[in-house]
Amino acid sequence: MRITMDNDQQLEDHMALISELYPGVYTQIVPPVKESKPRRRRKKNKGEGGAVGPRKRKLSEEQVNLLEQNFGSEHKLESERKDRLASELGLDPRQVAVWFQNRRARWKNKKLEEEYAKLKSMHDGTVIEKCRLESELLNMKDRLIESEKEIQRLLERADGPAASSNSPSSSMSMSMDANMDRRFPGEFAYEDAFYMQENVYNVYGLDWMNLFDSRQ
Amino acid sequence: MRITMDNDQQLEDHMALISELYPGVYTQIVPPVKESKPRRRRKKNKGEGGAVGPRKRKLSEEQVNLLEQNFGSEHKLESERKDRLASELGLDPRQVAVWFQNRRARWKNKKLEEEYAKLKSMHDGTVIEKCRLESELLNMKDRLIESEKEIQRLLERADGPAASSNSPSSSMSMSMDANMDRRFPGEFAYEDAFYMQENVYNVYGLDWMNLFDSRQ
DNA sequence: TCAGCGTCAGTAATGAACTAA
DNA sequence: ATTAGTTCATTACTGACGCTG
Repeated sequence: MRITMDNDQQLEDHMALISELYPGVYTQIVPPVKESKPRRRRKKNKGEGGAVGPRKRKLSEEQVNLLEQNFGSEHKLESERKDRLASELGLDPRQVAVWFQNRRARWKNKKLEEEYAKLKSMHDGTVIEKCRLESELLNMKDRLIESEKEIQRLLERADGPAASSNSPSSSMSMSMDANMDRRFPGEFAYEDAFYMQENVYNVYGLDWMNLFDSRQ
Repeated sequence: MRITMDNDQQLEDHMALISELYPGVYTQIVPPVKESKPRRRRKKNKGEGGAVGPRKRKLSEEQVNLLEQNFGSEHKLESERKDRLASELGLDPRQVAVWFQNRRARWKNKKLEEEYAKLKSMHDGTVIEKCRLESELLNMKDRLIESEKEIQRLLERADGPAASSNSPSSSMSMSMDANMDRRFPGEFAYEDAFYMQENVYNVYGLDWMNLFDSRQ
């Protein structure tokens, strides 16, 4: 039995008592990477907030720079550094903490992508190697069969003189039927090449996953 | 002043309290996994938010259910469906759109993780296969060498009677020096086993990446 | 046990740049 | 060019855990 709540949407109001100390710290119009480009107009407002004053929005470029720099030297954030940074940037310590938190999350995802790409190329390499080995092995097997046949011939030829087999290595000669499933004898038989197809993505590219097709 | 805000539901009230007291009401998307025991209070929203009115986090369970259901059948959202959903859920169409956007992003990340795990286990399998092939190949090579030696022995023994080699398969016998880099003759020599170590993560586990060590 | 702090995963919402119609 | 709809990157917040004193 749920606890009522159905129509929840907890409200907020009556919360306006607390601080409002940061009038215009945010919102530096930063034409960061690109300029020119027509400023896009957004529909603003949206029903809710009504008297929405100082929403969140955008740390300035230098703020981000400093934060980024700090993040680079250490992903963790001890409260000392946090407070120092906060006052240095004119931000709430809370914001600094949040920033680091989000940054870590972002970093993790990025790392994951990198790892994926790395693994993928490694895998591709391994698969190719494996194919090479397979065909080489086939080749070896054929050669071994030929060799064994040759031995048979020689033994038969030398039939009269000595019918007994006393060669030291003869003990290992015929145990190979088990793994002797040689297929056709063509050199470099790549019938296993389908391995290369298992999961063809672009790999090194930008969209090495077709992340927007399958549902669920 | 406030701009519209009509149709929405935000006029909820006193619900904020409930939401705090019964945090488990929402988010059944990820069933807690663990028994939550101690209920702890947190320091409440604090500053910054000041005049921020629209603090209406969390959609209700059924809202999420319906959204999720819709997302399951189709990740894209045409404005028709959007509007329908919006009114059905008592939400702003904008919110529905946002929800879908965020959902797509989340889905993408999840997919990436899945793909990584899949690829990883495939890779592990392939590496093992490759090792097997390598040792088998080594084994083959040794056998082949033995076999060739045997042939030599036989030929030498049959030295007196016929010194010429006329067997049909002799043409292929000695071209193997090239790829005959046999290492020590031990059976199943796994000196290549280091391949298994290339990138040892937990694979199927939860933390198959040590995502929180290296900086940068 | 309990309160406080830091961390994380999951969410909601915003803003910017891009893409078609 | 205007407009609506999208992705991407960000900012912020919530609830749950783990650790520590």
